[in-house]
Amino acid sequence: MAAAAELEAGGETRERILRAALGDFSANGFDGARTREIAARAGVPLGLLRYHFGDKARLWRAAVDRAFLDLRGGLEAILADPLPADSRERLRRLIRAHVRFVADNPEFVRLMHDEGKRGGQRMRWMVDRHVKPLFSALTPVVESVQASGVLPSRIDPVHFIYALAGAAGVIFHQAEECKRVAGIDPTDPAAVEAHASAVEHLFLGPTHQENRR
Amino acid sequence: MAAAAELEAGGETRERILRAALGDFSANGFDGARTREIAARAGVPLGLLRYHFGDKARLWRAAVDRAFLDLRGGLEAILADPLPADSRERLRRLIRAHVRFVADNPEFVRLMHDEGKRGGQRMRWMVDRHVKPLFSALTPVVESVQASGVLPSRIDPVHFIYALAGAAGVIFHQAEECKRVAGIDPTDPAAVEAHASAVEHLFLGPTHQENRR
DNA sequence: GTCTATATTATGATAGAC
DNA sequence: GTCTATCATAATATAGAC
Repeated sequence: MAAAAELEAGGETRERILRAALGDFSANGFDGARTREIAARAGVPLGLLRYHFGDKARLWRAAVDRAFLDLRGGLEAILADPLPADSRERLRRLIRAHVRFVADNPEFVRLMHDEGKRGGQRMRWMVDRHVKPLFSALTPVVESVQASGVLPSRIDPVHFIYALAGAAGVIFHQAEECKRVAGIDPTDPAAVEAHASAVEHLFLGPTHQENRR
Repeated sequence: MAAAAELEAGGETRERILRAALGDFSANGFDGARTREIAARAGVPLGLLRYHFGDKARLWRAAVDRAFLDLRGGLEAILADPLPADSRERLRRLIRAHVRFVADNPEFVRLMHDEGKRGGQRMRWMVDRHVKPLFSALTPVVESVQASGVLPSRIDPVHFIYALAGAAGVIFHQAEECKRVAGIDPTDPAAVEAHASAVEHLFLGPTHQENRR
């Protein structure tokens, strides 16, 4: 049991550094993040980063591992859930769960956006290790909803999934901008639910007693 | 007439620097972008950047001005177009035009994403100068489609607009990632149209002879 | 395991010749 | 307007004491 938790090895200090790194990397990107700032946030001296993680790139990878661990925890429960026959309901739950996750973890979206636009080594590592498995798990869910006729089969699941990821995440990724542009805080719980409802409606159409209550 | 074109003043060299800056800032963010790299891309010595733009921040603002100038050129023509009574068709054209624009100008989306997540001075400048006017122009379009019943009035236009911006842009913003994850190049003309159709369908529902041809 | 001090690099800014 | 050479700074990486 102990050996499996490789992310947790090293205990408290390591974990604090990881949290600080996740915050700084997502806020400022890989280049913008400063190892000194990460050390300061974690309340440890700079030298400890090297001891625990080697160099900046390794620290980044460890932070990404942690972020995806958080994501998969929530989504896999839903994907594993049988929910026989009603693939639409399964996708509906995935959408709401995902909106809530990105609202609570905007760092996750920022990390992905920062690296996903680059063609470099870090992106490839992240995609092969984390994004591809996620994508492979999600595609059949979309396809089964298409097969049921709720979504048109003309739409390649790739377009659906990227449209969904964008629709769900950008408002939280851009939370600071949104506050200034529209005067609302998208991370406010009521706004999160409103956004989840909007995305759900847009991607799956009106549900139950939803229209004009 | 000449005085109005402040972006163009300075001629050829200035323009080349601006193009190079747009590419580097959008690819690497403000911090990640190197003035040396920008100068090299533009084929000019580093010193000229200072002569033409003063410092890095001013160069960034000039590049953002150029990006939004490109965007507004396309959108304003549609927004100004009368298209009496059929607000849905107007929004439909806006959506397609926007998808095509972000496909052709992924740098634009990247610039916005890089700064929109930050609370700093650059974001506020960009929002006040460029994003707010755009948002103000777009909101009534969405509202009129809601009034026509095509979109439910329960959805605050803010959520609709951010969902739309995300759904349209992320696949192009993350083009490199998409290639590796899904094996398709989203900037391929066929993929652009496919994505435009997907987004249009999701946000406005099935159109004309669209269902199961 | 923890922390301090230093080496090396490369970055933005700048001075000044042409 | 264009270009070269250089400064001052701040960053990562690292050596090594405790």
